[in-house]
Amino acid sequence: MHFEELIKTIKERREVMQVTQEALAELSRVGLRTLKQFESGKGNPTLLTLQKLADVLGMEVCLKLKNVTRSK
Amino acid sequence: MHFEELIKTIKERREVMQVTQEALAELSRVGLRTLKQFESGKGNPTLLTLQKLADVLGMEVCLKLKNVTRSK
DNA sequence: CTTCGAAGTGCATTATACAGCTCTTTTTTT
DNA sequence: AAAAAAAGAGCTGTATAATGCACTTCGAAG
Repeated sequence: MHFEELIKTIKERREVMQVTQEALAELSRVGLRTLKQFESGKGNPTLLTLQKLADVLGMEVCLKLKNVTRSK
Repeated sequence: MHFEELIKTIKERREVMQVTQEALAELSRVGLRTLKQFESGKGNPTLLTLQKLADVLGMEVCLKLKNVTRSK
């Protein structure tokens, strides 16, 4: 998942859950400004910020192997 | 995956691939100091840094739903 | 014990993420 | 269309991530 996908995933998940940026910001204890920047594609969140958001959205950050089948 | 797990995953993957911190730092274009801090559990890497490292290690950062079955 | 490679740490600098406040723009609701 | 809500953006401190350099620590090999 590259950058844009991760952002999109967070944003879509938030919308599916019908939570506003403001509510998510409060619940995750991430500044509203930070969340706004993140969702609008600006900035480069820290892992901690990403985890705080993901957590509230019932998601988790993970690392998985690419090319399970073959390179390319 | 919480913080420590992510770190552990990166570190173990690097070791399995028999790459030194120095080599990984160069390949991923992440400062050696940054990688060292990260692997020794200090700091809070940005998504970009994490992605650069994961990429070289043939991994990718992703977000997945927790509790697919049920809460807890 | 000495040497060497890899990993970890202290210090300093630069860049930028985080955050709040205010205002504008966009979207939704009535 | 007007009002209200939500999202986006400018300005601005403060905190800290990213980085380089030099030194220390650790483990393996001689």
